[in-house]
Amino acid sequence: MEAAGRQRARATITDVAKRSGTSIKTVSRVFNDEPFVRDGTRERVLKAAAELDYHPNMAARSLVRGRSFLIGLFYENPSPNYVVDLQTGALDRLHDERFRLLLFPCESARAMSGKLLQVARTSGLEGIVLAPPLGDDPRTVAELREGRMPFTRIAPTTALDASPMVGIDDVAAAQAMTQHLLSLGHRRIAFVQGDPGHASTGQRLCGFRAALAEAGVAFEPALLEQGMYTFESGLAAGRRLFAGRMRPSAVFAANDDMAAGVCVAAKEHGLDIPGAVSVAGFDDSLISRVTWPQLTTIHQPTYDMAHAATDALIALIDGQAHERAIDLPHRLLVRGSTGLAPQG
Amino acid sequence: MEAAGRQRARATITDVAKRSGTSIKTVSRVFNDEPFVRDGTRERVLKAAAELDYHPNMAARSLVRGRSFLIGLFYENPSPNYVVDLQTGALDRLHDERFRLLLFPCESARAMSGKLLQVARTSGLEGIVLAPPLGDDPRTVAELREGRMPFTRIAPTTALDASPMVGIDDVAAAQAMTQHLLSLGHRRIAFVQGDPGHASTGQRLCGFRAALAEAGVAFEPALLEQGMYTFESGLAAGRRLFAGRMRPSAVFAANDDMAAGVCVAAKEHGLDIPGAVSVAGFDDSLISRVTWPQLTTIHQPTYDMAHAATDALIALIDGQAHERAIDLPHRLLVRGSTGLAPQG
DNA sequence: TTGTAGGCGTTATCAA
DNA sequence: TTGATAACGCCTACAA
Repeated sequence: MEAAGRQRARATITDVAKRSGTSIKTVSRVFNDEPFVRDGTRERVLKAAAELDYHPNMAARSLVRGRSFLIGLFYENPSPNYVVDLQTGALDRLHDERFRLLLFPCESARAMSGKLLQVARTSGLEGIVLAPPLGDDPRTVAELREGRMPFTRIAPTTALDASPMVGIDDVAAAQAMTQHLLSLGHRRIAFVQGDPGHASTGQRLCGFRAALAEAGVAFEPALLEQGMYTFESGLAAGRRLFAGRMRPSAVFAANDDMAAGVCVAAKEHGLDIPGAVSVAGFDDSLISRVTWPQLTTIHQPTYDMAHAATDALIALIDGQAHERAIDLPHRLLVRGSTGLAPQG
Repeated sequence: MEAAGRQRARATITDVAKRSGTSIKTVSRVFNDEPFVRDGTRERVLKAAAELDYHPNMAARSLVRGRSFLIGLFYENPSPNYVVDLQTGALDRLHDERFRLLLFPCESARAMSGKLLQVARTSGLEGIVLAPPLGDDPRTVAELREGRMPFTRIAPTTALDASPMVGIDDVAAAQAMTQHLLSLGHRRIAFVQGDPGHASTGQRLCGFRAALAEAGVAFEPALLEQGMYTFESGLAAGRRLFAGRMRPSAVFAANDDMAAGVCVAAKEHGLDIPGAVSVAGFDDSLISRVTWPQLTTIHQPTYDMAHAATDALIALIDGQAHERAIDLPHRLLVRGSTGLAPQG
């Protein structure tokens, strides 16, 4: 294929000034919505700019203002649905804003630990949104604080005053789900934990146990399975559970992807849902509507959390007042995958 | 919360020059891996830079080089799984590259038509990757060409020589899937189309019909359903199909999300899969492994396509040689959702 | 209400 | 092998 034709040089502010018979300062005023420009002048400038197809040069603007207008979204998450919600929330907040969003998918919080500030500096970021579990890495948090890099966190559970944060009450949410299962008569309830690297894993287990304790139901270690927040890990956990001697009448998986895996495992064992076994998830991601029956789950406002975290970050960068901690509501969604306990 | 503490000013190339007892040009040489720097000098510069925590200012660099090192990924896609594959492919190609990726999720190709170049200019993009269906909008393509904006396209079907492209043979893939269903004895096969705004919609239908014709099976308009590539639209289409008088023995949905919807509709009607009805999808996205049984589908190398498209774009920007069209292989994945036709 | 001069942090030129 | 100096395009003083 032929080499790319050279683009003709972009018009600069000087070109616009010449063509409109004004000075570059006036053009600058127009493009920055400054006052003190006569309407007629403004129009002439705009006309010239349009004719020249002029667009302000971001690099020059950044350089002179000493700002990059770049913010970074760091995440380490195996679930595409979650990730896209996150991105959309952040992007929507930026819409028609002066900031740009750069994505930083991370292999693991551990691998990133101690390097995040470096990466941010190299990219010239002005601020950072940390999605779980990155917001819980102590080294990352300390580093960003010391480096005076503005950042906000989504659903952190540690060093809560280190930065503005937005989250939901994972403990209460998991507790509510467990209460729902208990209210259906279930007593033998298995719990599939998420990735141990995520703080939500501990929080949700905590809520689960709290509800059991409250109901006077003993916690059964044999019904606690380790997952990784992925569909495959949920499938594996489900297989272990249904093959074990102590078969649960209900399984609460700490996210929807794992719950979907548990559902498949149940089908493999010929277990009807919810007739033979109830399955509950967490997140209300797309996947929860795809299984059959659809999953009873907790609606987690991922989009809103990302939106709010981005909002807080911009306020932080601008030195404006903002809330230190925002708690968003969750919601129990009862759908078809949970039902009365058998012989209950 | 207290206002953000002022960050101490970033070290500049001048600071590093002073501290290392050299000139800014020498520092520049070191940071650009230019030759003709004595090893000792290089080390002194690097040491000073490390002590000062110096990072080159991207804005200044961009300004003087007249380049932004920004490329944009434009997509309009309802499926998070697809989108994340796309992003990951592009991002991975950029890894340790000098380019940055900016995301542009679009409401619709139509809404974007005629504005895309404008957006690209405003953002200072050096090049663009167009994901389907944006690469098939004639106005967008014409505009980018006229504006001499480098771009590559993923799976375009029109103006194939307008830009480098990478795709799969959608027609052949759909044909292969249809042949698979025919070989199982199915004759009453329904087809759920995707969003009419996507060219793949027509391509896949074409492959479907070609296979029918080849097998001497008449195409039945009553078994053609309109979807939108979303789970919900597949669910609705499935409901219509299973409620109609002409119930299909197999349903081929043009993507996995819709196929998953068809599966749910089948379950609602008490239809066993694949005993009573076979369901096939397209994409091999995560969702195809979540349904029960798992979906027979076409593996589409979305990640690789995005990777290759980004690769070609960079070559294009750099004025290097590159392939004009890359065709990636697809693969038929037979899983549990398709089986022998009933009473076949 | 408008314009002039200076500098932001780099890289490129060209001389040393 | 190195370094002084001039851009790059824009914004912020400061004048007019």
